[in-house]
Amino acid sequence: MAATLRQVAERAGVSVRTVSNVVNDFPQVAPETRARVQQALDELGYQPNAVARTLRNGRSGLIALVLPELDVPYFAELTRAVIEQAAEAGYTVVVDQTDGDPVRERELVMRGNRAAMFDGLIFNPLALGGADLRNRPSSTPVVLLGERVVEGGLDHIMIDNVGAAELATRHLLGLGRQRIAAIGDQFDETRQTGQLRTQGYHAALQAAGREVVPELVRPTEFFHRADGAAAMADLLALPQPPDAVFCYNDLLALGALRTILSRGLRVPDDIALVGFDDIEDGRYSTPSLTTVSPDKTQIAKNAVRLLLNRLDGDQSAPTRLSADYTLEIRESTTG
Amino acid sequence: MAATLRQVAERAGVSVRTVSNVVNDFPQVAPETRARVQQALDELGYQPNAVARTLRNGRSGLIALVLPELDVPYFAELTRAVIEQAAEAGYTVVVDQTDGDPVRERELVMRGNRAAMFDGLIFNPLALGGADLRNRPSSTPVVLLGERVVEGGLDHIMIDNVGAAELATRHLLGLGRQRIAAIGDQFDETRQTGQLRTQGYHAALQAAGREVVPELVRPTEFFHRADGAAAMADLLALPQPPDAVFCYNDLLALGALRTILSRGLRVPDDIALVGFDDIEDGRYSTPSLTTVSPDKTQIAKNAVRLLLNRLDGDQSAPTRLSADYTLEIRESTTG
DNA sequence: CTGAAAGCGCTTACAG
DNA sequence: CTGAAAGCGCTTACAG
Repeated sequence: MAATLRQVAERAGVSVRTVSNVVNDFPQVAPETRARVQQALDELGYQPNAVARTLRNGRSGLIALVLPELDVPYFAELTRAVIEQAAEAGYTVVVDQTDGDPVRERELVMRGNRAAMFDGLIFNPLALGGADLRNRPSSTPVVLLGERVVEGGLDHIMIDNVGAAELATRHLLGLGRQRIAAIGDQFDETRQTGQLRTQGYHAALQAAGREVVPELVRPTEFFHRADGAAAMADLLALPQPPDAVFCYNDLLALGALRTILSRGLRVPDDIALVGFDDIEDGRYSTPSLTTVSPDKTQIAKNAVRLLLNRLDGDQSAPTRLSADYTLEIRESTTG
Repeated sequence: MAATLRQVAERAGVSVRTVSNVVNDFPQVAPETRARVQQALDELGYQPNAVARTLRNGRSGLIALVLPELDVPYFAELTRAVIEQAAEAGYTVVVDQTDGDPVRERELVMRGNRAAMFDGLIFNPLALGGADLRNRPSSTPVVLLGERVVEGGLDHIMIDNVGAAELATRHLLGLGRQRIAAIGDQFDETRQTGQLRTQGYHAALQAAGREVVPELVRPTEFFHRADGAAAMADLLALPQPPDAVFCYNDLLALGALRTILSRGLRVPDDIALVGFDDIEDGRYSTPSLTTVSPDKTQIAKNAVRLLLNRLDGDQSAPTRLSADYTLEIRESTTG
């Protein structure tokens, strides 16, 4: 077990060069030599040492996917797509979770290729911004995901949050809803998503000649079910509760849904609900969730493609791509 | 950027040995030397090469978590727990997903430490069995998760599926339900979970003097929401539909719930529902889901502890641990 | 306290 | 077609 090339070479009575040739299936090996080497290989159960190979070749075949939270379904579903795309190109994806902790983000991303053993990184930052990223000491290629970083000088895949939020809000307006609330606003500079979606929400209301009612826009710390449930409870406690809510992700919407139904109210009859992300949960809730559906496969495909280009030495200017999205209309707005 | 120890040494006018001493914070370095080296380090933006270190030290500080499906919430939640436990011990977890594909499982697990760069593996197999695992060519420590492998000669953490299923079924019996169905039976040898839970279901019925009605036990290919929804539709099409269903995981239960509610039936009034796994989704569904809750933190803690022991050279006989579980009683059985 | 050197296991230009 | 040797970047026993 754990034999080295050298040990195999000694056993077969050849040089390591020849063993290496056999292991790597190079053609220029005499048949009898090959057979002899192969036998030694089998007898010793030789397995090449990936670390030594990586040191020598400068490539590990590993790319890292660094995400805030793996147990948020959107990220879990995106991860699946990235793993599939990378596998097609012969790369293995390793995933790591930062919880948006700046220390962990920095640790995983800033130290770069010499500190870690990854050929490249696909990174969805929460805490780290453009300034941090621009003076990264490392030269490992990085592709950014998400809206956190506006100007990092790196390849970047995002979605048009303003436009998508506008679309969602317009859908609710089109249903004739009068008091449309929003759940998921954020002020923190490190959480751009909420702000951008609020912009879109405002834009849609204004385009329809509606006033923005400040108390209908509820901030949340996170985008989890519990936050949505709590924010919805606040909305229901208002003198004039909303008749529709745009939640900035599906988890918030599922939390809000739970609160609404537990009060005996009906969706969409009393309150219509729109989410964002199109996670599987929302397709099986009752009612199923109308939601903005970003094309996750496209995001994964582009992230991997951009990264592999960089690994192949592409020196062109950083690309910024906007992913496609659609509005999936389901029962939570149409009954 | 990407300076080597040697380049730093040249710049500082010392040997690599001394630079290494400074980088690794060894005490026996003269203050002026240290300052000079530190300056060179800073000027060149030195970052140690993790691959070279690993080759030299024989340790990467990486452990791999190999799971069937990352976008199954139970695994996503378990992953979070493993990452947290490993981080406490200074290890970084990298996660990979096999989809239960024997080829991928073999690739990731069988080739072992010389093929990959991980110090150890935590592995939840679906396809690979004890026979495969016993003659692994590699000596990388592995801790197994799940019920697939009964005898692999490796450390193993599982839960008492029969007992847990019995507990769930007994709960439904205790509610006075007369026709208790089960969703998630499996015949495939590589999918033990379903079989074991069916055993527990049978045991509980028999202990209560009830007959097992074969058509009430529905097999499913996977444990996804769609499978649960379809199986439930079949159950509702029976001449005598069930008044309770034990689903072998929460995803199946959520799928079943969707089907039940979409027919205008009520849970638990018409049909009571129990799941398994205690994923967050089930706490926010309406009704919330009664479920068997395995102690995921304990599983993660034990898995990491066992693995680290092996990394520290522990040669004792393989351990088998049963994780704790409880029945979380919620609205889907109590209204 | 510091240097010169070996070696982790591999790949590959250079000879022959 | 095959061998002897250098080198990827690091750590560390051995000297001094």
